[in-house]
Amino acid sequence: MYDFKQIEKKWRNYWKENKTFKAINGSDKEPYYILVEFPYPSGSGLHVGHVRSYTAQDAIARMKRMQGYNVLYPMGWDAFGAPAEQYAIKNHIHPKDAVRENIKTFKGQMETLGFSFDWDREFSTTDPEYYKWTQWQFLQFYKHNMAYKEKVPVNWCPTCKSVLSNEDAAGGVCERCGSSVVQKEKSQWMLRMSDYSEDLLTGLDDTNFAERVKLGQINWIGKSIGAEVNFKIEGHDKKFTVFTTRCDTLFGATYCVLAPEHEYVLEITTPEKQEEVKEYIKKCSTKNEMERTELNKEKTGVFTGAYAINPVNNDKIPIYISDYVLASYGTGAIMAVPAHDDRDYEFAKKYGIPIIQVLEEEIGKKEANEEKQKEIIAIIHNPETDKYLTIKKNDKRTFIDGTRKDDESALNCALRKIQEKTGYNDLKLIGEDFKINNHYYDKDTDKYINAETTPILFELQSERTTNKDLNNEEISIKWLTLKEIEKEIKDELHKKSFEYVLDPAAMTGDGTHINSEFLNGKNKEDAINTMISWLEENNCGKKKVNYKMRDWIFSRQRFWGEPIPMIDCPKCGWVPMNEEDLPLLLPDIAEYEPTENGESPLANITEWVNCKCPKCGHDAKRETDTMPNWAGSSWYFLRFMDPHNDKEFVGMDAMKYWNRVDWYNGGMEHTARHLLYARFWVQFLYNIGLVPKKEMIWTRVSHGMILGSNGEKMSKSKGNVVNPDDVVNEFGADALRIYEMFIGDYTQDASWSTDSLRGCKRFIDKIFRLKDKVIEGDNYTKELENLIHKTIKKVENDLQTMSYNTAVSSLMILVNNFEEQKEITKADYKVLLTLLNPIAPHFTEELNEQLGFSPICEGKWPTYDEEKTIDKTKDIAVQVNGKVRGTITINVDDEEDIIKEKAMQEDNVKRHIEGKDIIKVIVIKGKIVNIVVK
RNA sequence: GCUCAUAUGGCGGAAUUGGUAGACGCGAUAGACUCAAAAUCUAUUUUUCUUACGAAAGUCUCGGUUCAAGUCCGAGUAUGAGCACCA
Repeated sequence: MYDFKQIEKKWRNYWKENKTFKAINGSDKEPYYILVEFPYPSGSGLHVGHVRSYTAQDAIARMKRMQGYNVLYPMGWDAFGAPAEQYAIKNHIHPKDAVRENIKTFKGQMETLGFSFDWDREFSTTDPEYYKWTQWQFLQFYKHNMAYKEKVPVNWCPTCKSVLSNEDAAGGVCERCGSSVVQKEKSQWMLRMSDYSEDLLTGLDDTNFAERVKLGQINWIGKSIGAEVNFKIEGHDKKFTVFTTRCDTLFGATYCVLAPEHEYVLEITTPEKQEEVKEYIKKCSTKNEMERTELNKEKTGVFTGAYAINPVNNDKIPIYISDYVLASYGTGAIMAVPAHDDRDYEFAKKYGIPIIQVLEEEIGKKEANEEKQKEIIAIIHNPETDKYLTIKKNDKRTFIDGTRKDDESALNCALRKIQEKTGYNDLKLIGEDFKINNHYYDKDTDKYINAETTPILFELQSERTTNKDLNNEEISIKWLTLKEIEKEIKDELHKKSFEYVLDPAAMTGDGTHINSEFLNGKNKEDAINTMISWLEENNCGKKKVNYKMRDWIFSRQRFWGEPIPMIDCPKCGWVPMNEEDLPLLLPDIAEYEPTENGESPLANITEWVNCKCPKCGHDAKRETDTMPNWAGSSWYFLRFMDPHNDKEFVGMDAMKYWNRVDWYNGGMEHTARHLLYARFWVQFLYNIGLVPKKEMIWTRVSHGMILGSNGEKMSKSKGNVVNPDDVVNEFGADALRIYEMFIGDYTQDASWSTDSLRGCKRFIDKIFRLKDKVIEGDNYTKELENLIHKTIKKVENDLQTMSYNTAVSSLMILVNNFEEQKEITKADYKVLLTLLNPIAPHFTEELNEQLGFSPICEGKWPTYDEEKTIDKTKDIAVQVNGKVRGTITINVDDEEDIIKEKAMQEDNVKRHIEGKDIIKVIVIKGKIVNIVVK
């Protein structure tokens, strides 16, 4: 019927020859910048996942152009990185040659898919003309004291002799050789990203990122507001400081913990404990991160023999060391409040450290004149039957409860009450749990009660009882299973108590303070503020904000990255290269091996390493570390605005013209880190006056993955990889594009289905066949006019809201309606082709040309008339008591009375209301009628 | 463990502010065309009952709000992703 390969090739060439998609800096048209993440050109070629997001953004770009915007839709290559380096080492070629080949493949694939990139702006991060400016920007970081060198632990594979990224060392195992990864200290270049924590947080307000993207950023930054508290050490002059978000629980602190790496550890450890502590530290340092987390399923630690003084009550509390405290967060030391922190609770239980409750959960409503009482709730478990004892109280089922007499302990009260009610006396105490603060009204005494209630759990040892009649009406004992208790115990206090004793855990929620002197009676928030003021007044602490986000480790011990333009001079120390000497090129050799000691392969290339100090001229050595992959991608979107500038990294005029990236799309896996690095980079450039805005990216959305047909991630080993070239070959680029837009919700993962793809191909065939029905005519066919206007509106809206799948489906509906007609006009047909063009650009252009029109890509987007999208008549449902009993046809301007009348006349409706009282009739204009009868 | 997301026919998925659940596509079944197949066209396709008109149930489970709930509220379950002792 038609040769899609010929057609696609023809239009590909047309766009290329005419430079149809060239974006012009400074044009009068309104600028619109659409961006997709530039790919890493791997050896395996383009993935069908790339096709999804590139097509989606391409559709928007093409529509926006027709709507009169000057659209910038660029493409480039993020081509530094480990895989190319590995490949090159193995095959003794220069990575740039491997990369050049891969780029060629990728670009060819992109062209056959018909993406409307402005190829005149193409560049690779590995181009010296580009990485010159990445290096230049590093020097700006350095000059503004934002880059520094520091020793940090890195993942080290002893077999590959190479430093690994966290991703490559996932699970504590080297991804390449499978040997286990160890930690090694190395001096690394760092960027002071943590200085920007707050700015990166507040900057989100100036963006239009999707909520989940913002959330990813917020979580990564990990802001927490708390306090630092200073603890004196008994018998030492020194103090140590802890960070806590819960300084309100200070009265409940029963021990402190220092990280094994904390600087005071050995100093404060008592002589008899030295050996034990040293051994523990050694054990921790040899563990790699994986082992450490694995072992941490159970907490370990040792007592140092030293004691800290709790500043609020001068209590002596033991100091432990444990690797559950991280040296790298906060101050590397904590105060432990086992009653109100899960980790501390676990540790205290294991080592028998006291647990002091300082916060009570509240139940019920507080009243003004309350009488204070102490009460208990006794829960008895029968291990024989695995049931729990309940009694009847005011016609409801509860556990045994009771009020403590003066000086009576909770335990004695519970035993007394059990004896009174049931006569059981062979009981084993399992445990008391945290007290609950209960407010209620007592009918018998006409008083409001505030009861501090202690839940206690017993185990029944034998059925021995002094009570003869356990089943009498009054108490009505029942043993219930867990499930029955869930259903039958309604009282909140009893429910809570049961939860507490069943699964003893730290109480981490809000409540009322007890055992806390000046905090007693206050809630969490109030108490935190009071405590902070107290700490500040008494000079033993202060308010403090902490962030999880650390500084950016900017060094990589690799060959294939941007060389860091720094020189180590024996006289002057670290000296930056002169800017006019940039770029610092990578050496042009194809033979290099990683070094024995984990330095970059560059370290072996002496003629490259040796140089003169730019400051004093003395013999010096270059930095051999290179930059991380994230560096080049942190500013590439700016370079696209002015890609060939050899005077500046980007001209200010260009940035001011394009303003910002209007719409940035990428994978979910990059939404946290890449975006954070890029925003940090831009904010820094803004602060030194090099970019015009603090946030240069406006909207960021993330697409879902394309999974294999078995619902799993595509991978060679699983054999479920779909190669886009094969698909294009068999079905054509247009079919693939339509299919990937139709596959489902764009932000959601979707599984590949070749059957569904065939359906999309069939859709194209249908449109070709429609051409036989086309007759001359500049107006829409009367019967179709309404639907056409609606469809224009729908497609336009859907593309703007990323509802690509429903955009396609509405066009399918339009085609189905066209098919029902004997003939359609050229105008009808042309609007269909235009609306589908952004998604399937090749064949729509071809058919359009066959009608004798000028190219769609140079034309205008159709407009719709709001008036004409509104239906004159409408079928609406009539419900009786909420169930649909029939439909009626109404005119849109029908009054309520008329609609009501029509509804009542409907046959099936009549049947359902016959002989019944009509209570009311609800008429929602244009939507539904509901008749309520009795 | 924590955080987030998701849950709708045989399948992928639709469903504006709560207002006819299952659009559109796939698959399946039957029929037309054909020597035959493919392609195409027509019809049916949530389940159950009914010859039919129609009725009952139905959007993970339980409970609630409402004339009306896939949609809102509360409690849970399952799956997936990310973080992983962040004090």
